[in-house]
Amino acid sequence: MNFKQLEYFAAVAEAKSISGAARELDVAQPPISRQLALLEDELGVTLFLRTNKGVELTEAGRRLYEQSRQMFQSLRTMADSVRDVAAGARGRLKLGVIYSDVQIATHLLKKYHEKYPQVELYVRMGAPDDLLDDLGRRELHALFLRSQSGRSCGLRERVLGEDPLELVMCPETDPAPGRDAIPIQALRDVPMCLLRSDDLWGYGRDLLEECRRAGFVPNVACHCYDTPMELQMVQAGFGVGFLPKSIVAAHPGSPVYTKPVLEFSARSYPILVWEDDPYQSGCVRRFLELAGACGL
Amino acid sequence: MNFKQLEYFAAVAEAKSISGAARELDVAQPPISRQLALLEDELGVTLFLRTNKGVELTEAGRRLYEQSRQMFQSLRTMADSVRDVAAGARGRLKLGVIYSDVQIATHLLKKYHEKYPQVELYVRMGAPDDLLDDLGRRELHALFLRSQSGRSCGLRERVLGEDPLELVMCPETDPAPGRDAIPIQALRDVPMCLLRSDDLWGYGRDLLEECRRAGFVPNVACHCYDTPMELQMVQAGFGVGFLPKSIVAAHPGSPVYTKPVLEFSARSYPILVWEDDPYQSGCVRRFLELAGACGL
DNA sequence: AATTGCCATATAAAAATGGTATGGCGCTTT
DNA sequence: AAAGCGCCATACCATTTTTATATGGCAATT
Repeated sequence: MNFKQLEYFAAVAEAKSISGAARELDVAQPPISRQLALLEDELGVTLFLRTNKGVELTEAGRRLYEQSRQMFQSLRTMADSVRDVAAGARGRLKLGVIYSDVQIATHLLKKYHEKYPQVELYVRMGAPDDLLDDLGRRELHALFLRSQSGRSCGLRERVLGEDPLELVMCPETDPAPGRDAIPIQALRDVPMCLLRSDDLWGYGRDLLEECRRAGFVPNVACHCYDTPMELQMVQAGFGVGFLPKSIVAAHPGSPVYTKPVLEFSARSYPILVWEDDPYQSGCVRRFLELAGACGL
Repeated sequence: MNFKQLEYFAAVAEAKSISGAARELDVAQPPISRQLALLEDELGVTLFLRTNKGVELTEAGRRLYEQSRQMFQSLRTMADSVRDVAAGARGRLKLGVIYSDVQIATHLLKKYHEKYPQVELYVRMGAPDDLLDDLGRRELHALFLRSQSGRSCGLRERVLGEDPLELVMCPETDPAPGRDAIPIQALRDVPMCLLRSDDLWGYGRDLLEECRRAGFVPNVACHCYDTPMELQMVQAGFGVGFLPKSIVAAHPGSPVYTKPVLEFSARSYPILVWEDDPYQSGCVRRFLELAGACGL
């Protein structure tokens, strides 16, 4: 059995006539006659009753006709969906996001999903190192991280924006109430909650350096493994934090707020990171394109 | 696109190698290479990444593979179901049954359904003339009737059994209590509920004739249009009826019972009636075969 | 450097498919 | 009643498609 036979068969069924189907398909009558006979032979079933003025489906033929219509339908669907996958309009996109990038990631994904609604999105939040491991294992296609990475060897990245790093505090722990910016000297002896700086991702490393340069040993009250925890500690009054301004700005109801450090401006850069693979799947390519178009 | 290309494609996907698939399918390698290229051209999509030690599905190729498996599955299903329809193991069987034949019909259908469980059964009860009309309109395939028909011109029939016609009564209307059979003379003046005898289907016609031969005019208290109604009238004490013994026997809890008429034995013959069509659908043929094997 | 295994291409043989001519059959028309 | 018409089936040749053989390029291994 092959498509041509089924196609001929369906045309004959619709025209209720072999010669009629031949006219419809723009081929001669005998080929259709023959293919029909071959199909009947292969199935071992009579599909049409030949009358003097055309043909008529048997019960079995009716069944084949119904099924073959579904067949053609799913054939078209199949071809279309394969093209969609290749074009990146369908498929699976798996992304990793660090807490600091939630805003920018969701914003970008919203635009992406509006443009490619058929792509299934998988998103996972986690620590940068864990996400990078998954990226290496090809379990994620791209990551929303912050620049400063020392690990992006063999990886491609794209800067998506910039974000000033500022001190985070609540009214009780404000080292300089009433002032819009905080002089570095005001941080002497102030307890700080910072991301652990023994790896490469902590935002506070340069701030600590700056404090030492200013002549005092900073007081790190708490080392946090992740940003959400740091925010919670700051909110609980443990001390001041040092985080991208946008994270705090995104929580308008929260009692915490930020102020810049006078004489010290640091920035963190949200970046998109991915493997440099020339055979990247379509939806990943489209996503990276969109990120490129939306990037800074 | 055609089946061969899909088949080759699936084999390559499974072997992760063109030459491997060629060995598997027992064809040379170049044809597969070429059909694959044709398929990719038609879809406008790269389905495999060619490496130095085989090939690897792309995302789009993976999609096509998944879909093509379903495709092959439904293809097999389709062919099988068409053969089933032709063999009579699948399809639709529409039957008409008169009340008197309910027992024999259900019994036969039970056996049929055990043998051909995939056939959808449609059964309808009605008056003989209505059923015959539907048979003529091809809305029913066969009917369970009783012989005596004058209308079966052009129809084929098969006797399925025989059934003595007996008087039906309840204790209050018994014309000869204490006796096993009732002499015809005992029916003089006894009110009777009979199927209307102005058409050809009434069971009582010959009984009325016999009464007249015995020298009295029978007292027909009620003319019934159908058997269930006649039974109800008899049960309500309107008079005695005259019906196939098996109908009453099938209602063991009922107060009505039957007795034969002495010196007059009439029988009715359950028959199966159908159109004489050489292109009868498979399930009808199988059903008639089974009826033939089970018939008297 | 040679060998091996892979895929792609070119070409000739084989197979399948399509077109033309023709015949049988039943119905309608003259 | 015979001729004409439209239908499907068959026979046969032409064309197209598909296959097999031979060969080349390429990368990895020996």
